[in-house]
Amino acid sequence: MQSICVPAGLVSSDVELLDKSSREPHVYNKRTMVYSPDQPMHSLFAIKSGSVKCYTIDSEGKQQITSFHLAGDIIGMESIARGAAVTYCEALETSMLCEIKLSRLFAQNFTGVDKNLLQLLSKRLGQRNSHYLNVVNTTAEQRVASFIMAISDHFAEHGFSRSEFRLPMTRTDIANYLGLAVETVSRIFTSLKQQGVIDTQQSILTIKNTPALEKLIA
Amino acid sequence: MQSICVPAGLVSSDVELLDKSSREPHVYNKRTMVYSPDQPMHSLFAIKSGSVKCYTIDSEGKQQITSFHLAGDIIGMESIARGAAVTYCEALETSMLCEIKLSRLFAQNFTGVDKNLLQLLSKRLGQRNSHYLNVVNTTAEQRVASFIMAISDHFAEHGFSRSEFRLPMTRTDIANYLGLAVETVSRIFTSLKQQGVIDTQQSILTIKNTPALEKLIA
DNA sequence: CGTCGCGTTGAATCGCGTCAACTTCGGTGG
DNA sequence: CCACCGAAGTTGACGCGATTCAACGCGACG
Repeated sequence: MQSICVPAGLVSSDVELLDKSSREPHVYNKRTMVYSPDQPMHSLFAIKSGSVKCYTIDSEGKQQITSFHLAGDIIGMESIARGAAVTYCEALETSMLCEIKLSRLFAQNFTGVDKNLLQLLSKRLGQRNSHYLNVVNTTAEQRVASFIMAISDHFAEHGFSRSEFRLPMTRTDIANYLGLAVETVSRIFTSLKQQGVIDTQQSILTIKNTPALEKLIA
Repeated sequence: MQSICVPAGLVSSDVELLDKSSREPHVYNKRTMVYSPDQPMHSLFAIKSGSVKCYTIDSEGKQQITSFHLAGDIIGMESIARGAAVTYCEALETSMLCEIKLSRLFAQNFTGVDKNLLQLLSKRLGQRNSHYLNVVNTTAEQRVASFIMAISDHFAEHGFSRSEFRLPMTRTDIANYLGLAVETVSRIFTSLKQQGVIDTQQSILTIKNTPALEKLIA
């Protein structure tokens, strides 16, 4: 094991800089929490030894693990965008982690765009996690409902209608993306139509009952 | 629509900087490729209008979509780490995209650590995609095999044995992570043991036939 | 020695994929 | 402008893989 908090992925020339940014390693016993959702986070953590699991808890209290991390990994990157943790992260065994203060990592000459690029990457990482959560351990109906909501949210964020828009992709593409068969996606669209939750005219999709749609996801 | 290539997620104060980094928008017709795997990439792309799908092609020639992107999104971030594209990315409809040169985004005072942080985030993004690909549209056996290989690779990268190591997480955790039932994971471990591919003694796992394991994933 | 968490194994069920037939849509050329 | 053709979407019947439910073995620990 290396004596300083140098994670994989950083070359030796950066050791010094990073080392200045990191504190002394801290010991986490098995089943102790490194961080929890919504907790303000201005650090990353380098795993010097041991291992952790990161997970979310859904509305029914069920845990869903999003990632495992072993010695050498750096965790907490998806928190950069929010400034707060998005998952639980707990030690699987007795582990040593080094806190890496982001404030020290960010040089003072760090420009606005550079910071934003990091924000974007961090945000994207969070979205990827969400999409993963949407596909693992969910029914076909939940996946489709989640997908519709995600598209709806995107359009809303960009000033378009949240409830009526054109789906630019084919059913085949949607199915492929969600890990389902085309036939299943088609069946669910018709089922949602029959339930009065949505309506479709070719590629135009209308959300007719948003609460019902949200209820399907929860 | 906005007249310049400003994606969502960047505040107005950064518009100027980003604008300098981006070229004139370029039109991509439906079904035309924005970029392909292994193609050298030193740019991101901002979607000004339209939409794209990003996907990989597996060894059997089957497409697997990893993401959709609509107007306002920035694509190509997972390529930063490799310097080359990792997916195909094609227009779903007639779309306008702006190329954003990374060299212009990176200020000259961009420090080594800052760059490495981006590399890390980009790499993590790629890993998340891989994990997603491993879970979507794969059998339980493939997921478990992939998981074992991923852990094996990690230990190898960190100077430990590639073929014998301790799994720090429980079967329950593995199952949860892979979107399977514990019983299924257990059954697959015993099946792999009977096939002589692996061996287990409590949490110690030994890979006895690496080619066979790799074959399961392909 | 008893308990509890974890792992394994068996049997039954069910959700979703597969296969196949049919309809609708969009593009193209006569 | 309409006929045609292929791609995309829909619907039904059937089978399989993975989950669910249940029972049992095993090691860790008080």
